[in-house]
Amino acid sequence: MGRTAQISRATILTAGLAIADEHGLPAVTMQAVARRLRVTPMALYRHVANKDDLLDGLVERLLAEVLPPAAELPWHQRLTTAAHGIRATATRHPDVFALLLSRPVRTAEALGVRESIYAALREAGLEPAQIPRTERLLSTAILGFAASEAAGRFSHHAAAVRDADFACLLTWLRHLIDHTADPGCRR
Amino acid sequence: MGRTAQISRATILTAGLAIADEHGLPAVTMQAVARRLRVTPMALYRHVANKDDLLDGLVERLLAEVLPPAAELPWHQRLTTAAHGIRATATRHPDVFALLLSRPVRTAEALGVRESIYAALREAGLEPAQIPRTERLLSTAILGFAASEAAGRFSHHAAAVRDADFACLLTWLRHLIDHTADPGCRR
DNA sequence: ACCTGAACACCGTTCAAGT
DNA sequence: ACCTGAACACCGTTCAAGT
Repeated sequence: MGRTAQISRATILTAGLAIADEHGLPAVTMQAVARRLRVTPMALYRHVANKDDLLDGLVERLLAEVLPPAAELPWHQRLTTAAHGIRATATRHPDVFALLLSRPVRTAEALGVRESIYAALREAGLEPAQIPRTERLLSTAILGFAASEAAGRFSHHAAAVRDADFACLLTWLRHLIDHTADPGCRR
Repeated sequence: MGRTAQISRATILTAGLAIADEHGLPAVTMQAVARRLRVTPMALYRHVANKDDLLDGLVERLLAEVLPPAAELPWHQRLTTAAHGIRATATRHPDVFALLLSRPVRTAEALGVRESIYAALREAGLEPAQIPRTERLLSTAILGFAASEAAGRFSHHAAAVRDADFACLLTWLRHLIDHTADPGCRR
């Protein structure tokens, strides 16, 4: 009995992510992942339910990469740090990032990111009733930008233009938060 | 010589879109499309270069569905009408809409939509230098929201909440345009 | 417990052949 | 000109078998 396992869920996800980054999502097949691990395709099924489960695991990996920003920073810096982290992850793993938009994720990491945004918006002085909606608007805007850029929808623009666009987006989001927080300002 | 063609690119795309809407994107296989048209899979290759070309065609179909708003409306109504049209298309064809984010499209329809947004922003009084960037911010925000909703990222919220979120997004975008247009306001 | 070999139904795509 | 039949390499997944 070969008691010492040769592969694990972790090594499978690492191999799958590497293949996706190097050769694109279509190249992530059970056979290709197995080949990289020097194992038969059927060996994967002991550690992963099926291919869909493997792809879900890749998305989890991406979310785990986005580290929560340091808690001692002021709220607006925490938000911009998180936004830059998401954008960086998208450019590092463009193919898998596209999956993120089509698969709603419910892992602890994903909920943690959301919770940290809630905390920042609370500090910003938003009414509790406005917080969830504002969080949704912020994250769709950031996710939409990062996904579009990763998919190459802006590839005809120079990197400097895209950087400026992103900075502009963040400024604009900051205005939105301030505007929502300002009690003297009717919406 | 069977001179009268039984199928065409148009009938193939119609069949493919119907399959995607009814059974999801993975169900769109060459064999399934052919079966629906009562034809051999190999017959498709005379009208479509390959499967990738077929998928590109589905995205074109979606863009063609988003009709340009009536030109006599005021600019802000033209923008909100276009936004609602995009959202409606996303909910009608959620699976194919996800493709739109991962495949940059360069058809005449896509360029036409962009041009009409440029025209609206010109009327809104934006400086020419601000127009392309603002257009990019608007469309990523709208596209991001529509894609997230279509993918079910908000499915835990009632439709009324999502409608209100979308209305909120549009108001907010309107603020952004006014703010950018206001010459007395430094950015 | 973990991995393999053989097998199945399905996939995209090609090529030569039919009408 | 348009479609078909036969064929190929590849895919995800199953099951029984090996250690």
